[in-house]
Amino acid sequence: MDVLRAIKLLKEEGYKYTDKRKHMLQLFADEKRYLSAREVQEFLKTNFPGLSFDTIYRNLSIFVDLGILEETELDGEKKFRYTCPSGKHHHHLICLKCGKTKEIDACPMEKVTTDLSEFQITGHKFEIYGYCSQCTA
Amino acid sequence: MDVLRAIKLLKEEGYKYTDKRKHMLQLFADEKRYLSAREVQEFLKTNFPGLSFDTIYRNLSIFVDLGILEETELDGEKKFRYTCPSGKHHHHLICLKCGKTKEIDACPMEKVTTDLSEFQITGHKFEIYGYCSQCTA
DNA sequence: ACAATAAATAGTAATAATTACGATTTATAT
DNA sequence: ATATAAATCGTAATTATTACTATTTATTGT
Repeated sequence: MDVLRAIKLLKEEGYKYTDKRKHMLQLFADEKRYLSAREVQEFLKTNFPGLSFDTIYRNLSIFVDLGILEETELDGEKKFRYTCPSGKHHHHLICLKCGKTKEIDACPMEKVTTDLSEFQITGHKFEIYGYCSQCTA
Repeated sequence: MDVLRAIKLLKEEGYKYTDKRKHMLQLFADEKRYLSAREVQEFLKTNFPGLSFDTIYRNLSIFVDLGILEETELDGEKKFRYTCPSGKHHHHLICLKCGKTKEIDACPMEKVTTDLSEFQITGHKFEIYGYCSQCTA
């Protein structure tokens, strides 16, 4: 996923291409790590001092729907990052301080031998947590 | 973990054995599934109409510290369940509606081949989500 | 059993993340 | 350039969680 493709997706789905959306997309493309709504506000407040959370959350939600962003929840907070370029299903090793990630190759679902048939499965989550070298230094 | 052992642990660590704690422990022992703070309040409100969230959360936190309860976070909400009797490290298949669980045998950490050395690992989470037979019927 | 004491609790307020809403502004198509 | 529907702002509402103070209560030693 790159910014040009994200813009294309937005327009194809009938969403307007606004300055705020442009900057949000660029921010995630630049940072390539999990960010909270508050962090988005902080990054963009020099350009958009009055940027409201309504706008931030609505756009984050649209970006997730379009597959532009991936979402997770860390410590009770929603976090978002640019979808990894590989495109295929994957999981993450995540720095709890800065949101930096590393892709984990295998998906544990393939190895599960437990009988899951009693449940109608809708999804799963596998994340490894820690602190990256910058954040422990 | 059974209620008697939980009570023993509480006393050993210098906590008082109160009626509210007794009922909370019994509730989790009976239900054997993930419950939210609000659900705890609802279950106990006939016996304790004025039971405050301060009390509920403080006790939940103590129980987690003592290993009596396990904690997770689903959809932005903290959920708690009685620690599984097996005692060893495990993961869960979880019903998103009622909190019922099934233990998953394998831990995916054993199979990870990705190099994790760039991070100082502190933990991981593996959960499978779905709806149990009662909740889909 | 009784009194002393330190912890637990109720009632309520504060905090924090997220969602919602009416009025206004703006991107886009014509 | 204009019409129009979507996007945004400013702010309020909502929800889960945590915090605070006065009061109550479980425990301990006598």
